[in-house]
Amino acid sequence: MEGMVSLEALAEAFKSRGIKVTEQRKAICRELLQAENHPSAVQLHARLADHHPHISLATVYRTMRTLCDAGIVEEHDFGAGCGHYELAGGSHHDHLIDAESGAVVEFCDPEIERLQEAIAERLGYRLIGHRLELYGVRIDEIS
Amino acid sequence: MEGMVSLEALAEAFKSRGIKVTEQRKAICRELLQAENHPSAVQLHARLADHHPHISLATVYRTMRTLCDAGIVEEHDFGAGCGHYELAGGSHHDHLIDAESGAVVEFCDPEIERLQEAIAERLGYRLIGHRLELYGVRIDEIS
DNA sequence: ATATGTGCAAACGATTTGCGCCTTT
DNA sequence: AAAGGCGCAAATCGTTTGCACATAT
Repeated sequence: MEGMVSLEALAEAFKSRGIKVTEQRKAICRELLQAENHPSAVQLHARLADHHPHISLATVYRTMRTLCDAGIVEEHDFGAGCGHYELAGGSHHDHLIDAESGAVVEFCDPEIERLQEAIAERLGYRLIGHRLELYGVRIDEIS
Repeated sequence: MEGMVSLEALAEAFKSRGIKVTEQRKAICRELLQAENHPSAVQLHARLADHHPHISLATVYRTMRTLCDAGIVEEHDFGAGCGHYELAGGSHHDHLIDAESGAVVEFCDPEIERLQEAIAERLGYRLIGHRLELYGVRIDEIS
């Protein structure tokens, strides 16, 4: 269901936008591709450390910035004080954050999307973006 | 329609929670009461400078933290890199941010609130909070 | 060859904190 | 008098940037 599942596809996206395909960028993308969650720059840098101890944190930040600008990566905040990244190109979705574990669940609800546009219009605006985060606690099925 | 419109009411809220009523806190609250928007700590500190040049930025930050913890103030992010504050106690609402001017419009839509709870429940969570921000551009009525 | 990217360390902006003094309770 | 708050400067944290060298095109 995701748009870019391979390094090759990403490399193509890079070239088509004049972004050089370097070793560090490939390594960072590999990490993003296999990430189960939405890592921060620091987390990314730490995970990279195993196989690529020479990649600097500055490069991770610069790459995230470059790829966000190119629309290849999306940045989220989650109120954790630092940015969290994920490969874009997947289908649009919002996030529900488990208030206890910090786990992030993705979801998409067409009705809520429609409502948002309606609300913006009612206020005299054309919607160009939005941020929706739900914070919740698991309903213990066995309690 | 707001819950706390007077300094006196705020002072009472302070006392009931064991928060001392100091000059600086009163000055900060006065500023929040008459603010038309959601000021950041730095903005608040700047506005305070006229009549209270001795109030330090650290005190503004400490006060915001204390009052947020006490539920008297709410903090918002808006992706501007720094926190923005407003007195709580008013009715719940979300924000639409004018992407061009940065102006913030408050709104509340019961239907969207209901939908959020339904979505959380569907995912196995009980909703304890949320953040909804719409970003839009004004629809020029004369275009 | 040229433009771009990278590592390092220093710079940054927002926010927090240690400490000695001051004010509310 | 005791507890808590304040101002100041220094510290911290996430992120950015200047510079000299390295690499992709």
